[in-house]
Amino acid sequence: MTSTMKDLAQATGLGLATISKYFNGGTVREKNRLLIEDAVKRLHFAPNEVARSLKTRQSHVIGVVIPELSNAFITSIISTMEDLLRQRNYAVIVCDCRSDARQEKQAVEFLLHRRVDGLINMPTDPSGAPLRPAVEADVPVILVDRLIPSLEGQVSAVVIDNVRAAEKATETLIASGHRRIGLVLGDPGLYTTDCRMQGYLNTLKAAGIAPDPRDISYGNYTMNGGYQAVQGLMARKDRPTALFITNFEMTLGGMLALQRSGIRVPEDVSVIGFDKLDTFGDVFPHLTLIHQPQNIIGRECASLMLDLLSDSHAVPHRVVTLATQFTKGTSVRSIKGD
Amino acid sequence: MTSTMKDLAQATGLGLATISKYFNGGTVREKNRLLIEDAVKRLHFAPNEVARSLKTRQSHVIGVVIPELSNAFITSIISTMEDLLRQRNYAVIVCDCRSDARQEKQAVEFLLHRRVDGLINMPTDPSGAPLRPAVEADVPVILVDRLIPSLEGQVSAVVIDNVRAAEKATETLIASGHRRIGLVLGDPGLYTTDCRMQGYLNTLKAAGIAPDPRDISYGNYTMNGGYQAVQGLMARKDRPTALFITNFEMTLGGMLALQRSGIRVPEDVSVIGFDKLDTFGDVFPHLTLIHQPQNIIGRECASLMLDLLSDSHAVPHRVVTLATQFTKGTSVRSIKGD
DNA sequence: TTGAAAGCGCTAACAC
DNA sequence: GTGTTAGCGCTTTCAA
Repeated sequence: MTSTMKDLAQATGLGLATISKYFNGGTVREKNRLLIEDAVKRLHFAPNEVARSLKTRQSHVIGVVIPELSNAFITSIISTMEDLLRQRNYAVIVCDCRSDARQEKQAVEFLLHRRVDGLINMPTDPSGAPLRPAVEADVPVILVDRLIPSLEGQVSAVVIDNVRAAEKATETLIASGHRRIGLVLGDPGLYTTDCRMQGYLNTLKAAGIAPDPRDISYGNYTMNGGYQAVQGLMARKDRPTALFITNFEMTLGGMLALQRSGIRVPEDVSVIGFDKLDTFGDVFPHLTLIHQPQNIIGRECASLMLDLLSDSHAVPHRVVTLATQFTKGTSVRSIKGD
Repeated sequence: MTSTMKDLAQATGLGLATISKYFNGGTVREKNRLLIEDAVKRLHFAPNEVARSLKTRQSHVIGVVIPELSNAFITSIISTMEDLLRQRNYAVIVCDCRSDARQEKQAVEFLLHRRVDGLINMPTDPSGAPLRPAVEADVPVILVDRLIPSLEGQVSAVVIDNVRAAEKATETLIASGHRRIGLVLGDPGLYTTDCRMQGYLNTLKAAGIAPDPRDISYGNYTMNGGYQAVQGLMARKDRPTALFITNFEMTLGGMLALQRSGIRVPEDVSVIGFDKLDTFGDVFPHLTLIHQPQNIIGRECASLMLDLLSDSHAVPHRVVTLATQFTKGTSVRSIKGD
């Protein structure tokens, strides 16, 4: 069925090497070029990437290991990354490890066996153990969204400035006179959770406000979790006058909880939410938001990977820290007493 | 760096073929097995899947082409599919074609060049043109979620019974006395849109209710779209007494619109929504729902593909139609007059 | 510029 | 059971 370069050589009367050169950007006599192009059409030839991979020792495949495919933030990043990579003829194999460190390890091994040229990983295991074999095999690794201290200098990374983002949100709230700020976080122990909490605490401290543990709630980065967390925070008598919710799903859930309890934003409580995602659109157009530029993160990953691939040893590993964006809405009300 | 079977042969003093057989489930003398296993450890050997692919003419890669990675319904399916496939040592290359037929065509070609063993496609182009090359190359194709009439018999498919699902929802509403039922659909012309509308119309007709075009609204399958559609439907004086919203994002948006306008469910309007998705959890626990079993769809795709792969010519192409599930909540109120 | 030939790492006859 | 050998389809010296 499928024809090979050998067939092309035969059909054109040219040598195998000439055909190969034609496909790899070498100079071929005009006459022969035409000859080849004609034969390609007639024989429906398409180069066999597998054979090429074997020979060049480059699979032109990038492995992507993530904790959860069903997460809009993640897919949003992968989507632009995949697009860019594919344009450069790199395929992306995605492995969803369901936030399980063992599965993550297996996924990396699976990909290594397939001789991926590079690995992009939003890590589940904070120890970095699953990535060890990749580092040893000298396969370039890019961490996304979460850093792994023990791998410093051995891998690249693309993250956002979580601490600064949380500081910004908290500062904004404090500047509006709020002193009791509810914080809704993801799971404790997660890199982003810790950073965002840190930013919150930094700012509170700087403002001379003693943090109240009851104002901090964990919503598991899910819509349901956000719903419950906000409900819990707002059920108290001395409830916060403002909320900072630190991811998209939880923001959605939190807003829903507020609406359902008849708590108005910003009249009854000020809110700063997190992230914007295309499929969900602007259902809360008035919301003040911190958001991560998913497309830039994706683009950065892709180009960083392409860089590393072009010259793995010349390019030192680096950590790209991206700023978050701030969208001012009308969900924060000033309660400054004066 | 990486060692080869040749290295193993050398290290063990065995022949290449024995090593190969060991890895392919052949019988090897106990003593030699140990010898090999020891060498594998020492040399960190892992079979080169690329070379294997070249030889066996099986890439052990499945290509997946979808209209949008940032869609929770789609990723939910892919997630279970990928899991199952990877367990069987198949890798999944995902291509997001951004609902663009030209990109879809390119994606299929891209995958074909990489010699994927099979293709799973949630088609954007209803003509089936992008898949033609795959069919001609005898690469098994599975359509998901949407059928393509012109490809009948040449490809397999996994879909849900959209017509029946919409009938069920509409019937439920009618049985509760509703005669004015707002319908929120995806883009016109999409397979699922058409089917769901058909089910709605069938049921209305059977009940002797003349459909009112003003009760049908298109929400683009997005949260924003659902928000606006519901808002539009409910803004009318003679607004519907019930709504059937036909996907997850739109249901979310629609519910939000209702909450924000202070329209109570089910007191002021009855609602049947669509789909459940894990990351979003049960934020509307009281909602009556039609939902598609994403995990079953994914599993069905994976096993169908494995079937086709095991014996491509013996297994005829087939269309698997899955029933949707119905979750009765309390969002439908009976307004039967008596 | 072109062609002949070697070989990437593996599998599968085939003979032992 | 095991080893020898011939490719899979391609790239890449090296000579012409």
